[in-house]
Amino acid sequence: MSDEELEAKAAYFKEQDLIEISDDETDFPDDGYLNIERALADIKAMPPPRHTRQRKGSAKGTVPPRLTRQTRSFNGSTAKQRIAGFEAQSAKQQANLRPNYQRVSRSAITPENDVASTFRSARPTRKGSASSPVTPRSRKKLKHSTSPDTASEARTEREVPFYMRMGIMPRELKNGKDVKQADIKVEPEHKQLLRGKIVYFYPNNDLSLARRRRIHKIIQLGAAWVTQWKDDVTHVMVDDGDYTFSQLLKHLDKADLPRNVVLVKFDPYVPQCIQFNTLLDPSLGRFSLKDAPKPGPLTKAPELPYSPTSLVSLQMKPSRRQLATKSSQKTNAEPSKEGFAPLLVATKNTSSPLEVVEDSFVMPSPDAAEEPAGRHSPYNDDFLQAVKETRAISHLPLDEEDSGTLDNLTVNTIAQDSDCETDDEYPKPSPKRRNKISSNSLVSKSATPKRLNKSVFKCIDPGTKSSSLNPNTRTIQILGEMCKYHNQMGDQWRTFAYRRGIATLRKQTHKITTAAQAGLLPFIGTRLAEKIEEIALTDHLRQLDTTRNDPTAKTLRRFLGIYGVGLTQANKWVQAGHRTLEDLLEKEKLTEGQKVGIAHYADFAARIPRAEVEAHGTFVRDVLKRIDGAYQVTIMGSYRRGARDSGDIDLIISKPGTSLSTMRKVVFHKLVAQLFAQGFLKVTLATSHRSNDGSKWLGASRLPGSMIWRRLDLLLAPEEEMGAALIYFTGDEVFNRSMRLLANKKGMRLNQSGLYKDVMRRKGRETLNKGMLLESRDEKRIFEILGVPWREPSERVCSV
DNA sequence: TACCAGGCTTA
DNA sequence: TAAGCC
DNA sequence: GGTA
Ligand SMILES: O=c1ccn([C@H]2C[C@H](O)[C@@H](COP(=O)(O)OP(=O)(O)OP(=O)(O)O)O2)c(=O)[nH]1
Ligand SMILES: [Mg+2]
Repeated sequence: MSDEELEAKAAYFKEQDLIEISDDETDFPDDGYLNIERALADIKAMPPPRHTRQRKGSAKGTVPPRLTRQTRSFNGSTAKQRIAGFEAQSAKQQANLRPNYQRVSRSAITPENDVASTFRSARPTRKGSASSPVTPRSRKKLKHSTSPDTASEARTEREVPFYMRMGIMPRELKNGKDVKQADIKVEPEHKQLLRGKIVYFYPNNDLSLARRRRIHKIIQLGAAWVTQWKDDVTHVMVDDGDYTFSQLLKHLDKADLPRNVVLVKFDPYVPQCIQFNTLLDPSLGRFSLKDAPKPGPLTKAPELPYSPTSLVSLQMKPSRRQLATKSSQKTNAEPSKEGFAPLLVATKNTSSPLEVVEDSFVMPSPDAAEEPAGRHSPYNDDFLQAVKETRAISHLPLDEEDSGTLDNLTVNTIAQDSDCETDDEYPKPSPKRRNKISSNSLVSKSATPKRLNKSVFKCIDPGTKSSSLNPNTRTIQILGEMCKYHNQMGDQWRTFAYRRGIATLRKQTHKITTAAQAGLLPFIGTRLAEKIEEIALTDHLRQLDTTRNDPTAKTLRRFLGIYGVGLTQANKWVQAGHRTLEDLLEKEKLTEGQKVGIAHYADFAARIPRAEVEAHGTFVRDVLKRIDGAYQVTIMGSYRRGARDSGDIDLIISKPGTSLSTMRKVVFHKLVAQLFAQGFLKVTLATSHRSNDGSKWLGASRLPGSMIWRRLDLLLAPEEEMGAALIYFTGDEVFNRSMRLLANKKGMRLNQSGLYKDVMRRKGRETLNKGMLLESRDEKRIFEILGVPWREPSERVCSV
């Protein structure tokens, strides 16, 4: 690429910075609705005959767990990965509002759940001027007492919709033609975040598709759109980009904006409101225009004095908070990377069963996903396109025919990734021997069509270049940060996608500089491709820069660090104005776990040196042996992967030839009691109280002489399930998910107790049939059956 | 438009 | 059942 | 966010 071209591109990005309003829209939250994943956790319960418990909103039954997600918003960060989706967030609250019996219709652009209200009502006026103290409860009643969707719909039909009464109709989305009649689907009342609002857009037209969409969106949310200034305008929404307050005033020919008018950038304001299902405080910095003196009050707002300064303070909230913040334990457990363990890694590596089972899976040559031509002529789109097509045709289907549908990533993550991570927890990767056994024969029929696509397995080859040599290091690094950010945001799937994209980028041997080039790679779509190009050219990603300066981030992160606090709760608290742990103690009702989490915030956030992890393990082991010498205690988790420090202590406890229930008695009762008596155990955070099948104990422990409480996890594993338990408890999390996905694709199911076959899943979702046990005792065999080359624990570090 | 792991405890 | 956690 |  010539310098000129580079410059041009760079200039382009700069320009975009200013102008961009256009199709950043791809991000708009209404473009994706997620389904709750594990909404119904207990799969064990007998699978009901039919529709009783589908998890997706396929039909009747449960609430359609569908809600918006969004691209950017707060930042936050915790040591642990929180994959639990934010998706669930809203669906929940609605459950409280009313049981689910609404029908599930599906709209491409509107949230299905009437989630908003709880949030919405919970937040408004809190502070000083409690003008209209509508309690959440009362408001809830007010709004929902009668109203299934149908009610509001019916009414809408009878009456002229608000947006038509008070505003004008935007053009049709599609071709920009005038809309004839109310064909905009307005949300049910209870979901109308912008209900009754009158919005003025700037720029003041609906010419651009992007803006048109926004206008439609606010109408759907219950607002009306006007193009003529009126005194009853409540909101002015500005395109993102660098429109300034003064420009706006000039446009309006006004000296100032009425104090009661809310001025925000549509994005991120509206998307975030949707995300959190509530009207956010528009005065927050990220919603304001560059030179705006102050934003307006929210909604009907209490009469706060409206000087710019007061707004500022409103945003900062009481100073009290700041003080408190200071005193609060900071404890930013900078999670040190799981680092090189002093190769205590006992992996005695057995290695070597030379039974080199030659099998069809072992695809010799990596044929390396060589990036096609890429750099040859970066600008020849036709060429690139051709390459892509060629690939699509030849490379992929190769010999497959079905390919058993194993996807590259899975195999990659599981089988290969190691190289990049290996150094992470394991000093010296021992030369391992890979061998495997074809598993197909084990799974009956359909599920796994005989042979899996070889091309898929070629990716198994760990031949990837060392990460340091990768020419895309910078890109990977930045995307990695984005990935981390999304993960913290609880955006599970985006995180997933980033990981995949990054993984393929890692394998490239040449630098990827253009979007076209990047787009050819598997798991890199347009959006990632654009980001890659931007990074390559500017060495920065605007989105990340933006995202990083979010002031709310710290608080959110602080709250997320509390054991027992997830995104839903953290967001509520942040939004309620809490800033410190003390705030929470004073003002919020906490669960038992959360209380402990706050009381020992610093303790739990601190990393645990490997030696101490070992000491905890030893302590438990000693006490247990005294009870019954046949018990075995194995330290798992990051420790087993060789980490130099850990976030907690994970122990598997087992006794050969002993049933779970017996072990439970001994361990959960005798052992735990004794450990408590000795002052080693400090608290129980979670354990099975219900008789049947509990195998975990979660709590905290403290070594004699130490003051620091540590998170301790005990897992009981019957001897016959040790293999599966080892895999599970060794992790890491990403590795586990990959393994399980792989199993799934092969018609099997992998969990902490075994690998099963012939699993029936209902319409590609919930497990209907638990399947038949294939293997559970032998860790290695499980790998083999799955066709995954053995990986030492230290090689299972997959997180980015 | 569905899928992206699977399962358990708490409230 | 939602939320959180492993 | 990407893929089927
Ligand atoms: O969502 C999860 C979380 C954890 N695990 C498994 C893998 C993990 O290795 C093990 C122990 O969990 P823990 O949270 O202790 O993670 P870790 O790998 O031990 O890391 P850390 O050092 O933070 O404890 O449980 C999962 O399968 N899924
Ligand atoms: Mg651990």
